[in-house]
Amino acid sequence: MALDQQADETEKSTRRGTLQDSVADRLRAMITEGQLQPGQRIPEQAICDTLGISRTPLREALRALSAEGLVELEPNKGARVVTLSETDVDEAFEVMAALEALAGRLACEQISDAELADIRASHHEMLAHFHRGDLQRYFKTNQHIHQAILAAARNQTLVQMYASLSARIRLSRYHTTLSAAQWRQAVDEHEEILAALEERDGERLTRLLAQHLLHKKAVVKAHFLGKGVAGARSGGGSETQGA
Amino acid sequence: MALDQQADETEKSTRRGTLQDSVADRLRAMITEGQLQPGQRIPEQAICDTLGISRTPLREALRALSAEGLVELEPNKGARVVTLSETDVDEAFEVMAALEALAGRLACEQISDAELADIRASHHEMLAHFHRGDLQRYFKTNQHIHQAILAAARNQTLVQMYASLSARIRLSRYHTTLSAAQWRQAVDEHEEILAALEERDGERLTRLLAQHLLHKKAVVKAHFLGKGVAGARSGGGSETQGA
DNA sequence: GCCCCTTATATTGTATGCAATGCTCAAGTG
DNA sequence: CACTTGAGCATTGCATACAATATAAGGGGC
Repeated sequence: MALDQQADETEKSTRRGTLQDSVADRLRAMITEGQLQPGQRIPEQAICDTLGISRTPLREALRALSAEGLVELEPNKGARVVTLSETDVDEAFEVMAALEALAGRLACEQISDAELADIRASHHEMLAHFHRGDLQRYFKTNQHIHQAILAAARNQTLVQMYASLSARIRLSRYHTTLSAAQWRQAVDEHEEILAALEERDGERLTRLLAQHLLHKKAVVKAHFLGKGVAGARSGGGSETQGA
Repeated sequence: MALDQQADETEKSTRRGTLQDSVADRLRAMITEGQLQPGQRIPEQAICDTLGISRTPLREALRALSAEGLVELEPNKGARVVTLSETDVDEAFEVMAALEALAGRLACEQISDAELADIRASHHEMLAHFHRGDLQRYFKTNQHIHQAILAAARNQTLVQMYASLSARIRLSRYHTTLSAAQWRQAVDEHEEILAALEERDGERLTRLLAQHLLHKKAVVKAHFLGKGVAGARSGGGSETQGA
């Protein structure tokens, strides 16, 4: 069963060659998609059987994911998907806000007309999704815009750090609800963001992006608490997520 | 053969047990201390023989270091210590400045009197080292102060990110020269930083820390270019700060 | 009946062996 | 003489085997 799953990700999996990387990608996907839930243990042998590989590459992949902050590796107890505490989410958002603010400032200095045009286009696309109420596509386009701003900052290190944090947040799978008011506000903020970017007003954009992310944090946290996340750090809770 | 260096770090190396971690620590040290120079290849077998271990834990350690950005892992060519381009250093410093600025703002909101007292004490200690011309201790105390500010921000994620970048920078081994004027300026800046912190003036501290780090960048880069690093990635960007 | 200790099992950590890929160098051909 | 091409060697990638540790269960003592 499920031995021929490399069909869909042929690019990433086979091109890179190194198996461990493809396994890492695979696990990343499984985690962010929710196939592996936060707090869940990752028994090596079981995963190996599933993927049809040996333990060696899996273990190396796990170590990489650990460094990325997606899994926790306890010495003789094995790996488990990281469970984000409320504090963790707060922290991550605070840092992300700072990073995105920096990105905004740099982008204002460096962005090309072509890039700006692309962002403008994406913005209107996003508006369309908003008016149609297509949440999923909205999120996707939204993410594209933010990525574009990051890219325009011409700082690979920044992009990398942001991506890492973003992935960590994403594993809480927040992309679900969004009240009409919240959505509306997010769109308004994006309107301002675009304006600031077009005027190359770095200071204003910095402020807007930081604020935008703080609002996003509020939304995520609300959803988060509603779902009942393992509260504090220790938390004994095996969270039988029946759903 | 310098095999007994674990004297000072006995805790981390042996207590944790898991060998891979101790190997990772070991390699980290070897890299930051300059025993393994940037660009140098890391042949697995040789290192294994040196450390008296097998390839498996070494490989897992290498994968971890790769995720931290200290080594580069090319598919069938093995590992080598990362060589920072001028661009890389610029990027890292830009991000670090943003992170430290954030830390300053948060620290102003959260720092305890005890922590502030510690920083104040360290500050004067640092001044003493400055007046004695003890560069090494100066750097160490300096670093302690910045760490303390980071810690006072109450954001583990932030600390972690900063540490990662800091390690990456450190591998260029910049702790060497520092002109009298540069040193004097750094001390002056620290004086202001402490003042802002004592007044819990987050906005000012943010500005000061960002500026402080930009100056540090200038120093590092100067030393860097003097030593002849692997050429820049892209064309030379216009210099931002002259000091 | 409850608790502690012992033992058995499962899982992780480490070592070794084999296969595959890249590199070096030398020989042959234009 | 320069260039290509092939074989041999070295190194990495993956799989398997063994050792150590944690977890769980069962029996004995109190």
